[in-house]
This record gives sequence, C-alpha cells and structure tokens, in this order.
Amino acid sequence: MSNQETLQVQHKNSKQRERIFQILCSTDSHPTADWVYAKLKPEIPSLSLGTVYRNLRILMERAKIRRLENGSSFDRLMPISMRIIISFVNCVNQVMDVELPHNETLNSEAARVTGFQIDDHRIDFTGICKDCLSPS
Amino acid sequence: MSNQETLQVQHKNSKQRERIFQILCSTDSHPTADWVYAKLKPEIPSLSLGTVYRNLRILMERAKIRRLENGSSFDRLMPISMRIIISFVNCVNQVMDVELPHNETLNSEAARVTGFQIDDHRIDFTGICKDCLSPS
DNA sequence: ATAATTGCAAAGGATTTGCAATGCA
DNA sequence: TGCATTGCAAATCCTTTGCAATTAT
Repeated sequence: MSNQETLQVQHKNSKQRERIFQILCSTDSHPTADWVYAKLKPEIPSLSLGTVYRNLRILMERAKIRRLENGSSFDRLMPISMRIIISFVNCVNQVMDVELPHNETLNSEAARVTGFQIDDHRIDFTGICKDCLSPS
Repeated sequence: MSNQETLQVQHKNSKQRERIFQILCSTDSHPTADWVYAKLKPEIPSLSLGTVYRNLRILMERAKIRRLENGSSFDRLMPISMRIIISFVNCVNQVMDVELPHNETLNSEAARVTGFQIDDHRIDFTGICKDCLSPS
C-alpha cells in the first residue's frame, strides 16, 4: 500500500499554492514571502501568511522553487527554472542580479578539493552600486 | 567637537569584546553567536548573550569580522582577515570550507556587467558530502 | 469518506533593544 | 565625571506549528 522507504503523500490541487507559484514565476525580483502574501491577499482575502509559508515549503520540497538567503533578514524566492540568475551583488541599498555565464569549472574544482559531489553554486558579490558611488 | 557628518563614537576597551574577537580568530570553524557565548561563559560567568550579539555587531561595523548567512538558521562568523575561506559546500549535515584560490576575474566580470564597484565575493556550493554518498 | 489544505492564533528561534547598573578613560 | 558597555529581560522579526474547519479527489 505505501512505500517502505518514503510515505507517499498525495498531492491535491490548491488555488493558493498554484497562485503562489505563478506569482513567483511572473517576476524576477526574487520576492520575499511577505511580498507574495501582500500580492495575493487582495485576490484571496482569506489567505493567511501561514499558508504562504507552508506552500513555499511544499514547493521547495517538490523542487519547484528555490530559496535564497541573501544577507537581508528575509529569505528570497524564485522558481527553480531560473537557473542563470544565481549571482547577486549586494550593496547597502540594492540587490541586483548578475547574469554571468554558468561556470561549470568552479563546480569541478570544488568537487576535486572537497570530495563532495557538487550540484550547483551561487556567487554573492559585495560592492558599491552606482548610486552610492555618486549620489545624485 | 563632533564631526558634522558622522558622530564620532569613542571606543573603550571591553574585556568581553576583546575575548569574543580573540575566540573568532582562534578557530576556523566559523562559529555561531551562540557557540561563542557558550565558549566564553565559563570564563566570564556574568556574560550575557545580548552582549555577545551587541559586540559582534560592533566588530562588524568596525570591519573586524564578517558574518556569513549560509542557509542554516544561524549566522556564522569569522574574522575579516580570513580572506581565502569564502567558499562553502553545503550538504544536509555538513558545512565545509573550500579553499579555492581567490578568483579576481570573477570580480571584474561582475563589475563590468553591473557597473558596481565590486569588493569581494563568496561562492556557495551545494552538493552531497562523502558520508551522504556512501553512508557507513 | 479520506486526507490534504486552510485560517487563525499561538509558539518558536535567532537577534535586537530598553533600562538601570557598571566600568573604562 | 561622562559616556560606552554590561546584564537582564522583554520585545521584535521572520517562520513554523497545532487545531478545528474546509476542500479536493
């Protein structure tokens, strides 16, 4: 009936989860959980923040989205399909994507040095943005 | 008397802050705030966790230490002088340094693409460690 | 009917902060 | 003495969770 190893959980459709995922796919701003909640609240007035977090977790478990801890106090989210955007520049008041070509060499280098099987990487740059360099 | 731009704060010696910094310098395990607290508590029984956090913040402001958000719920800390160790492999149950030679090319690439002044970067690898690949 | 999902509110964990007491300069 | 620093506890912030009601299959 049920798998010996992993208890199979049946998935049910949920409007909330579906819309949360769609919203994450519709932006490349890597929004926070709270932003997703605020965005969806007018459309689904009954929506609660707990539901958003619960569904984000489910979407992560099902490998639909990725969560980034980027130094601010909020985690940021993006669909798993956004593969190229895995790099950031962090300035005091700006976070920006860096679209560098994916560098597979880094992965094999790290694999060699550590003995790990390396799946992916993410590069966080720190620096100063144009606005901070020359304030208007 | 005081600077127009930034109010000059005078630094006073504090045994607590001094020891916190020394402890961070004495290990390359990038410990958490709580670990630092536990390490120091026997030596300074009056020490409180709030003081640890306050001093970590001060040490960061004074560019003595760096804080890493590495995906776990704890931030991890290291002295600013540890420059080469800016890369990690994250597995489910292990965090490991990756001692890759510093790659300045990445910085200039990112600077070119973004227009930011790039100061530094950090690479987070994700993968599977040896223990997880072949459990004993 | 069964079990996943929801909303709500309360709990959780890491970090910050207000305040009176302490200690360095 | 003046003001940074401390310890304590309460507060804060983001996130998770327990539970009864709802909803999808």
